[in-house]
Amino acid sequence: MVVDELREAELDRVFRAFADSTRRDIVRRVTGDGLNVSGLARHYAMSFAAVQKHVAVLERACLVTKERRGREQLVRANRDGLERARRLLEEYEAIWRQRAGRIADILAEGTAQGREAP
Amino acid sequence: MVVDELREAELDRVFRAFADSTRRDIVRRVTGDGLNVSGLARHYAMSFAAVQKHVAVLERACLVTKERRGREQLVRANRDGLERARRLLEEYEAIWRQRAGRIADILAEGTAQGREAP
DNA sequence: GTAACGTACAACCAAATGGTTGTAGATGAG
DNA sequence: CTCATCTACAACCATTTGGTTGTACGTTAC
Repeated sequence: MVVDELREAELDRVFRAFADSTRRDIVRRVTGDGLNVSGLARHYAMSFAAVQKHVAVLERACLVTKERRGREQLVRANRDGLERARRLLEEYEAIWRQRAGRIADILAEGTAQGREAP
Repeated sequence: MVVDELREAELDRVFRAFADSTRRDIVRRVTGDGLNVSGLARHYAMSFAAVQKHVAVLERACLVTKERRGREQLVRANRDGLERARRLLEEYEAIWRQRAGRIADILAEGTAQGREAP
């Protein structure tokens, strides 16, 4: 199986973006109606610039989008990003199930043919 | 809603652990049979110590477990960790669906009562 | 017993991260 | 027009991260 570098880098960005409680909170806050950056910044005990950076990280990971609204910038959650991340984790669980299943099969075979104690 | 600091820190660790392609690969490799640390290290173009550190990060995030086997240390994937992370993402999607649904309702109301163009 | 193996851990380094302040450019309100 | 607001971005700083090498210690094989 060839490693898909692009996809890997994308996943790095998505998980990294989620690895910060402020950013997770931002995603929650901008889900639905959306908010401008200042509106977001008011909720956190940090500078406007810091919030701006967090939004930039989320944007690079395609978890939110920014849209100009006059002098404001409307930040909104991007559902596709969330879904992609979730699917990846489901994939890992699928691998787990598959391998765990294979082992169960092997054990079952062994039992059926009395190989567990030669 | 009170912020659950413990849980937040836990999520930080889980997502951070996943935010590295080597670590994601390690999780795949130790799903099922498990592998000792040297066995893992052979697959990567980096030092044994580096792989050891990656395993430590995964262990702190409860995504893998280590188990002594004589002089070796068997690394195995911990399904619970994976499942927890996936559920969290599903939760975010649920928030999305809920709010998106509410908006859809509001829009529907508006249309029904002719509020969209006063 | 000794040599080879598998692991643990410390010390170090470059680069990335998460925060700050400060400056400057657009846009909207009065 | 002028002023307040919203945003963008650079420069800086402390800490964390992801990697290295080197050393030490328990276990297994011969």
